[in-house]
Amino acid sequence: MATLPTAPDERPLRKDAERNRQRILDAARALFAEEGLHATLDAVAARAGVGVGTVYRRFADKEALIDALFEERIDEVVEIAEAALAVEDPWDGLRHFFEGSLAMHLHDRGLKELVFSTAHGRDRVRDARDRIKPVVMAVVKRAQDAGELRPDLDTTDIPVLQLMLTAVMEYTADVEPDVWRRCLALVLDGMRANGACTPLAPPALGDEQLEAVMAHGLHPAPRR
Amino acid sequence: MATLPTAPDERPLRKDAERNRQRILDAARALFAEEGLHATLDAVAARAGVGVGTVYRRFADKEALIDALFEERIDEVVEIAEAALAVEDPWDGLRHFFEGSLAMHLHDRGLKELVFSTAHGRDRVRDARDRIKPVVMAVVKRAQDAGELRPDLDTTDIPVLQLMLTAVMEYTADVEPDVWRRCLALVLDGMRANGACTPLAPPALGDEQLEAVMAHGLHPAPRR
DNA sequence: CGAAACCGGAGATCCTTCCTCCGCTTTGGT
DNA sequence: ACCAAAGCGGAGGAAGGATCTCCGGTTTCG
Repeated sequence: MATLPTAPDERPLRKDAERNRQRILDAARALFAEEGLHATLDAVAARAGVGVGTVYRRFADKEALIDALFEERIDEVVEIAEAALAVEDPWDGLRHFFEGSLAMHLHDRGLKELVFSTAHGRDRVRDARDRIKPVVMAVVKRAQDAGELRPDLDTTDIPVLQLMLTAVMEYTADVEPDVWRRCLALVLDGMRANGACTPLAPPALGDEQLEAVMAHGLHPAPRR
Repeated sequence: MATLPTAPDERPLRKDAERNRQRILDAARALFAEEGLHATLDAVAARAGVGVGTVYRRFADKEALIDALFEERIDEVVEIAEAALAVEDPWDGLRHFFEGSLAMHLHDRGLKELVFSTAHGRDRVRDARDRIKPVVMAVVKRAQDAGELRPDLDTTDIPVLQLMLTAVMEYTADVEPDVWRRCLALVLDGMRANGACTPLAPPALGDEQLEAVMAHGLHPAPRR
């Protein structure tokens, strides 16, 4: 209960303790990626070849473990967005952004749950979203200015479309992990500016609305 | 323990019993539609203004209640597909099919869970799927023959696309229940046969694979 | 070598959800 | 009007999970 990883570093851990800490982190990373954030810490402990007690001695609770892990992961998402801006062709940049971030979600179920909910680590995730947003806006605007992306698409549509595609992945990953690419190709064709665009019916989500959608821990319980 | 609704009709229920049975059915219909199939029978009972015992006396278990309810609903889905075939313009027919079935899912969360899983009422659902399949195939083929729908789209893609769009609904329904229409419009544009179609990368799902995907069970995330 | 740090994992605690049980009430045939 | 059969409510048992604690025994390292 004393040695929280919150404090910078109070004192080096004993050798065995440090080794176990690392094992736990590795096991958790793998498990959360494979099964999502709802994997139990007991399972993490088992995979790490360690007792549950050891996990709880090192991390105050599940939240803390998740937090420690996803600091790294979340940065990667931001990097993908930035890389997309660096691609010369505006449309290719947009495509790369979708492909890149979706491929990440494919390999990491937990990441999806983190990004599309405020249930866990609200602050860290919110920060990351705030960092990504301007970059994505730039990617979108660039593609629209180049006349490649239909102009009636809003920035707030992007996360919604991604959410949509991760859903396909979630269902199909175990059966045929690549079908989401079919859907992506189709969606991208729909995003392309070509003569015959059906007008996008209701107005796009506002920023706060998007926030609310993402915050959706899903399955609200109490009415009244 | 004697009067199971399994037997066709052994003897009319007492007046109060029949009244309660109806109340239970109504409450369950509403609750499952609003919250999905995971609503508890205790909640159904509460909503019906009845004790849990009464529910269990009338329906062997949750499964039986769901079964009794969705016999009606599932037929509606089939009807929508058939109505789509009746529309003169092939493309409009396809569009109507998407709009109609998706709108249904919007108003009934439980229905989505029933259709996209084999967890509940496997037989009845499977039957319905078998009835819908040829109709959908016809709708698709007609639109392709008319040169309106891109030819590299497979029948098995349709449920996947629907699944994808229901996911959007699931997340956005509480915030802005109509944004899914934006996504649908975009997806439909992507399905349209126009000059610049990006080839659909991996081959479409086979029938058994689709079956496996639908069987997935899956309640996306744990709440909390 | 011995004290402080650490370990394992059984199991206490706390949820939920499904369903049963039984004492009391209502119905409807005579 | 009566009363047996049918029905009713809802407390609470059973089962399943997840989170986290506790403590006797082991390891590390000065």
